[in-house]
Amino acid sequence: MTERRILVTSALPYANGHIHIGHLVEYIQTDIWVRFQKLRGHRCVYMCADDTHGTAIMIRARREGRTEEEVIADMQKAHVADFAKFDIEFDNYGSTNSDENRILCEEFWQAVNDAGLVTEREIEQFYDPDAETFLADRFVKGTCPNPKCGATDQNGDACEKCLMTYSPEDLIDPYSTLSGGKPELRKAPHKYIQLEKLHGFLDEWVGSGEHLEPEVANYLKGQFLSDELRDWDVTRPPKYFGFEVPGFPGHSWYVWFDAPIGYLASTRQWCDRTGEDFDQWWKNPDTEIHHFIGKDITYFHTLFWPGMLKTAGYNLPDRVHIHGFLTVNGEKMSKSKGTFVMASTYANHLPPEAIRYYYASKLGPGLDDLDLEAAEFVAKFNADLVGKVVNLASRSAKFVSEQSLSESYPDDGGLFVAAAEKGEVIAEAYERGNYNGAMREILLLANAANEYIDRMEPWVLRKDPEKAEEVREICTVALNLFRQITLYLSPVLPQLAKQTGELLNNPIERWDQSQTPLTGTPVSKFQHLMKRIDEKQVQAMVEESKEDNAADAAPAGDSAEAAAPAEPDFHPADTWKDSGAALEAEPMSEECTIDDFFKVDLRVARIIEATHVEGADKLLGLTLSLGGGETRNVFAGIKAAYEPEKLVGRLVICVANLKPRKMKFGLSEGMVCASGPGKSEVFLLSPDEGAVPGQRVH
RNA sequence: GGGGCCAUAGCUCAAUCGGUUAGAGCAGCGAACUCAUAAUUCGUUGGUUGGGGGUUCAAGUCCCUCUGGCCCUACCA
Repeated sequence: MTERRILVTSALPYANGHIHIGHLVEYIQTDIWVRFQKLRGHRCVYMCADDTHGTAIMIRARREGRTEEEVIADMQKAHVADFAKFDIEFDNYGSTNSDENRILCEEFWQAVNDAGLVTEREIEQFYDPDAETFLADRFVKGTCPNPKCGATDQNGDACEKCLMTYSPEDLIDPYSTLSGGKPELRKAPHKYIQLEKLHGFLDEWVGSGEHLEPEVANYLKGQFLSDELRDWDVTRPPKYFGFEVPGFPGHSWYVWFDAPIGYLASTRQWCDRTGEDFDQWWKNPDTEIHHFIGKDITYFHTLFWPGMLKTAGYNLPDRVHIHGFLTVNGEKMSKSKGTFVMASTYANHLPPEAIRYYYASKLGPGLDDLDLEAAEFVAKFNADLVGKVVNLASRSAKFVSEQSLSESYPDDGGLFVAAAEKGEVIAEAYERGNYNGAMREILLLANAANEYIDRMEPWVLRKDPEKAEEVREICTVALNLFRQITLYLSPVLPQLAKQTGELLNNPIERWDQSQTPLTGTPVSKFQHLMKRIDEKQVQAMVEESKEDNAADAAPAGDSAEAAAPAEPDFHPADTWKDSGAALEAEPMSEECTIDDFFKVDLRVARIIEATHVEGADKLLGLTLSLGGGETRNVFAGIKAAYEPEKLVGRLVICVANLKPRKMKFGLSEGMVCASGPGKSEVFLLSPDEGAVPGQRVH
């Protein structure tokens, strides 16, 4: 195998927020790939950095009364600490707000200017005089200009109510979300990169079939390359937290200009620290560049970024690995449901191995979204890793504990050799990002190993002192198969690999160790390698996330405001602003399917008789007609709220197929639908004019 | 409005270039075992591959169409 030189990056996390479990999909995915390449003996480095520039950071710093530098320094510390908790190991973790990055930005800028790609235009945009900054569309809100709509608090680009699109300048009574003040229109010059001039190159790069999954290439061809590429606005007028553009005083590069250059800047930092040659990594065609990103930033990494690299004379990405989003229980992560889980919150409750393995077992090469489901998460970890893999050591190591493995590898019926041969299939799956396939293959090996132990029954042989050597041989096989499996899993589970190395007194360092059995080494005293997890831990994590998010929801930085109860967030069209008390008193049930709903047969019914029930405090006896002579006798707990005589003749909604229930006063054959907390506060449902008894409610 | 992707067992996913009877795991059911963290092993139930049409000797796979879902865009990129 020839040694490859590979430089890998993950997208740079933004310095305005903490790492959450959605981010982790990407960093874990990348870390696994990097560990895999290193294990294979390739020269591979993993570069990342914090993305620090932009309006959001500037505003936050002001709000907190600190400098931007203080804000981003704190956040970087937090990010680095979070990643470490999950065994995500960077070769260098830098910052886009570094000298290295500024120098490289200037170099790229020179290159795009020299190539004649830069043009300048003046544009008119809203400006917030209080915040002293221009406002991107998302920082302007106002009243929808559609005369038929007029919804308030709409975003600068489109109305959520009537779906009309417009420019921020069209809004009636616009206001800045930064200061709340009224913005004014101002003109400012912007520099643009004419990407269209690189159209031919990009067609070729995207179309080559080597750098992108076909579905991504199709998307780019359909969405962008089929048309003229628009100029890219890469500078921002003051004030903006970023690097000043040479020859353009006061103006900064847009955050998306300097962010990807941060990949190089981080590499530069690493080279300066380690004495590596920067050009060997970024200007050597033999070096492979691999970017891992989420599908939301595809555009930047597949059109703009290759264009920049090409123009500046650097290596182009060999592959852009694009993943989907994380959903939790099939939905977007939700703060109110507690499924928006910060990495640090996760780490308070659950082991990093669990989420590393879970993501690995779900990730494929494509950009499908990945769903995290509590029960499946717990089951996979316990069943696959504890039950199948770790169990191999657990059921064999103690028989040879503090002895050593056999001096020569015994006959195992070809198991070790078969698993060694599987190594290439597994490696190929890792290489392609098909971790899900790799995990499946590895688990099959664990299955075979468990079968072997079952078949050999060392616990039976052990009772016969004369068969001690045989037991030792069986355990030598079992532990070798176990070691082989943990080696294959080691990119995903570095801790387990390390523990296995300690158990067998031979560290796992190279992939090819999977090809040769280990013999003669001492076996350490066995100790638990992994602890089972419980769904309760997941629930506790969700609860803590709810609390975190409730705390976050209060305005930060001002303790007086923070103490006040949070304002409910009403829909713009909601002029009634009803209290949330009822919903809070009786929270929403879990989701049901349409089939679940159809089990309940709701019908319009007419009350044809209503009587007091002798001896009942709360009940009225109702006779309901479904029409055509079909009737139901129903006892309803509505006596405190309704007088029987006033009910006769009116239409209600009843559950017509409810299993009849025997009561003290007779048989109740259904129920009538009503809302309210009870007692006198009961409100019967009735259909609108025109409904007739017997109609089903859909 | 324009564009991309997806739909396979109750759930999560496989199925090479179009090629035998569409396979695993989990869950379910039935056994065995008792070394192991209530772990393991064996057997078994479960499918009109979202609907319809077409191409082909052959379609989960290719083409058309409908339905449902996700995402990107909508004259910012």
